Amino acid sequence: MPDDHAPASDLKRSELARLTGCNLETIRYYENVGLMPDPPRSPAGHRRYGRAHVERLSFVMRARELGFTMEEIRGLLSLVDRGGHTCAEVEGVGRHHLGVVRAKIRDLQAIETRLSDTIARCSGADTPECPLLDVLNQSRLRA
Amino acid sequence: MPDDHAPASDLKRSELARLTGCNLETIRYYENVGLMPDPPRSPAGHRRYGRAHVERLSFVMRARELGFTMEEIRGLLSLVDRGGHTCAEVEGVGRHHLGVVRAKIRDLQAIETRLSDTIARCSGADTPECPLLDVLNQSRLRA
DNA sequence: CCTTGATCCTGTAGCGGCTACAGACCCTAC
DNA sequence: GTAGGGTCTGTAGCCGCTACAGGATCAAGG
Repeated sequence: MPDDHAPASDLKRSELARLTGCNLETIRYYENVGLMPDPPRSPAGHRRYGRAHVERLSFVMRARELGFTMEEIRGLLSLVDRGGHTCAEVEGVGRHHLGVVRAKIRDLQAIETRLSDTIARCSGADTPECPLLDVLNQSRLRA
Repeated sequence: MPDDHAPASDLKRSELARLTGCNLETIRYYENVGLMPDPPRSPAGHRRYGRAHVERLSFVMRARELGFTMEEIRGLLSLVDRGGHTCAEVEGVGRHHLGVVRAKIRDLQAIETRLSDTIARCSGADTPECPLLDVLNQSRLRA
C-alpha cells in the first residue's frame, strides 16, 4: 500500500508510542539503556522521532516478544549497526537464546507435571489432609 | 516418629543455610518479607534456629521450586498456621498456580516454535541476509 | 493576550526475588 | 591480646519495565 502521503516523521513521543504500541515511558527507558538512540529535539527540548526510530523500536519490541534479553538485543543491534554482519553471527545469537527458551520450557514442564500429578490426588474436601501440603512438607530429614 | 535423639536445634544462620541448601542472605530476606518468623536471639543478638525453622524454610524452598510466588506461599503458610485449613483451599491455590505455569509454558512454546522455524531457515553463511533479522525487521507499516 | 488543560520534560521509586557488600560487632583459638 | 572468622544491620544492585511528582511547554478557546 502506498502510504507516503502520511509523513510518519517528526513524531512526538506519544505518537511513537501509539504507532508502535509501546508504552510511553518504556521508550524513554530504552533510550536510557541504549536500545534507542538519543533522538533530535525540538527547540523546547521535546523529542522528535522519524521513520528510522519507528523501525528501530519495532525491532526492539519484536525481539522482546521473542524473549531476547536487552543484552542480546544490544548485541543484535550492534551487529546490524556496525555493518558487515553475517547470518552466521545472527543465527548464533538466536540459537543461544533458543537454548535458553528450551531450558525454561523444560523447567516449567517439570513443575507442571509434579504439580498436576499432586493436585490430581487432592480430594477437594474439607479435610486438612492434602497431598499438595504433603509434598511441600515432605522432609528429607526424617522419613 | 521418635526422632528426638537428633537435636538439630539451636542452629546458627549459617548452619540453617547449610542444612537446607538455602543461601545465607536469603534466609534473612525471607524473614524480612514475612515468610520466616523472627527467630529467638542469643544474648549477643545472633539468630538461633530450631527444628521448626528448618521445616518452615524447607517448605518455602519447595514451594519456590514449584514456582509459587511469595504471595502464594504467604497464603499457604497462613492457611496452615491459622489451623483448620482444608484440602480444598490448598488445592485452590495450587490450581491457580498451575494455570499460571501452563500459560507460561504456552507462551514459551509459541516463542520456541517461531524461533526454531526461523533459525531453521538460516543459512549460517557469511551473507548479511538473515531470516531472523527479517523477522525482527518485518514492518507492518510497509509491505 | 490569557487561561486552561493536555502533553512534554526530568529524576526517582517501586515491583519480585533475591544476592552481595560495607562497616560494625562478636566469638573462638592461639 | 590479637587475628581470623562469623554475625549483625542497612543498603544497593540485578532485570525490564511502570508510574508518579513537579516543573516546562504546547494548542485551543475565549
